Amino acid sequence: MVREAEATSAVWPRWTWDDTNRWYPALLAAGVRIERAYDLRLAHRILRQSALAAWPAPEEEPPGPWDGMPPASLADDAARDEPATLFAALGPVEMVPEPDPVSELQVHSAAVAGSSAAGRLRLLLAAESAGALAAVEMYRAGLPWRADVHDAVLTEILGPRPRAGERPARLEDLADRIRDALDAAPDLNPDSPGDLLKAMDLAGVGARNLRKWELERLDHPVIEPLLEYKSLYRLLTANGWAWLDEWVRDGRFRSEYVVGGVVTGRWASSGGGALQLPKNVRRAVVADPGWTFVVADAAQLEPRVLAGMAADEAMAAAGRGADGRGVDMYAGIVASGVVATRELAKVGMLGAMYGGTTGSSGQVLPRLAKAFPRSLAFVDEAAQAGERGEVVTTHLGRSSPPPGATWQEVQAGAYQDDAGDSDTARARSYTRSWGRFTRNFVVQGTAAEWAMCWTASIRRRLWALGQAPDVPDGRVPEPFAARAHLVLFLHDEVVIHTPAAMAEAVADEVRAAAAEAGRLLFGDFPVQFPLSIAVADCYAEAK
DNA sequence: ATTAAAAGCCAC
DNA sequence: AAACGTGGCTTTTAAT
Repeated sequence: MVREAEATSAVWPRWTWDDTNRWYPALLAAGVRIERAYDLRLAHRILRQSALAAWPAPEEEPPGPWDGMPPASLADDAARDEPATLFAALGPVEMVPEPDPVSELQVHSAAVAGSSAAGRLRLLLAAESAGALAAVEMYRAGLPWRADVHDAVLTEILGPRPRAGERPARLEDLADRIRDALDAAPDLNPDSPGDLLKAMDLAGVGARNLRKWELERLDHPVIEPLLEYKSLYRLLTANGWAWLDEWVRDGRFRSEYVVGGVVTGRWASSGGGALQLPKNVRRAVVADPGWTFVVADAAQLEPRVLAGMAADEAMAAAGRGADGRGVDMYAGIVASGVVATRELAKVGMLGAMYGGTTGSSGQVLPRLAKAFPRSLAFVDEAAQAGERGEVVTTHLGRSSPPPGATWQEVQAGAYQDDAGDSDTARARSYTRSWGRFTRNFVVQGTAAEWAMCWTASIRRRLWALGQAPDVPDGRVPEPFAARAHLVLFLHDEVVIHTPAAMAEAVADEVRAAAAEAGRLLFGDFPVQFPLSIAVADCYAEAK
């Protein structure tokens, strides 16, 4: 039925369901790809929280089955049924009504229709739902992963794979050098922070902790082998052979994306750490024979998004360049004489968006504030709202959570009659910290919205490109077997696995999608979103 | 014995 | 440049 409707409708249906993760995998497995969907679970979370939505008051609409509903797991079909069994075993629980999708959709429609920003909310909900489709599709396709290349990388850096419970040769050598430099016992275990710190103290190294940037400042023979050890140890434990065994099957790495999993609306991932693949293992990401990758990332996405939200003509112009095409925004800031170097422009803008006040970032802030008063005022207002305990909202309408109970208690504590200096200092610190959060929330959250619109547009355009005439290998599953498809999404970057002959066409669509996302969020406002795009058979070569 | 927290580093 | 935003994940160590 779904296949039929998708194939024959003049206008694509918007399939509405409780959870994309629950329904879409089976459709894909049957070779059916969906153009449009509406994910009630995701939409509920946005609307319930949004300051822009006309959501019913809590007394009319008490928390129900849609609140806190977790997404179905893509990895484990059986796990879906377990929570209910578990609750039953624990004894009587509060009765919650069964979720009714039809009445829930009606509540959503009213909440959007009654909003003064209905268009933006509709866009946000559509983009979030399209993101959910893309996330399930990426899980199905998987990220092409050459286990043999990964193993070669590990062997090159760590030495051959050791027997279980043993250190690789390179790590064992470094452990010996660390013990020598500290004049420590031969059984000192560098993996034990407590023992190591004690031995370092005895040797007079003078380290307060084992953080990399802390160690880098010290001058002692142990520092060099220790930093090297930590670096290799990290590779071994986070992305070593055990990771390979657990997460790579049949030439694909599959990690679940958790759409809206971050408070700002960014995606999170679950299993294998897809959003933190270190640079050195990206060599294992190799396209299938006859296929290649198109790797695209949005240049200086967050400051551009800020320029759009704040309607800051000057900042938008700094990212536009003389011929009207996008240029490096930090270079543009230097060219307009605001600061001396690109590095200063970058740390200054990051500081403005993250709430940094110290060092060179803090020093250039006044100059940026003078050159781009609208953008700087915009993030400052978001910070001040947060410090007052208020909620802030992204461009399309995702609102920040209100500060929690601890925050309230700490603030109240500072106003007690017997409040001491430490109470007020603590309250001030909490206040500032929440202000940094809301300051960043509006920018990071709106950047996530741009990225979802971009991704949604990309997946639609890739499908419209159709099938490649002949594709040599059969390792890509249906319905993508002969089609360009998304395989990785990293906040402001996408990787597309495509039949090699289509790569240029794909790159054009990805650029067009970025322009479309900019228009969807900011209309005619002249902020541009240039991409850096590379076509390469290996992800590591695409930078 | 199991769970939670802390420390640390990776990504954006 | 400095240690300021959002996370996931692994290991060690402390707590229950």
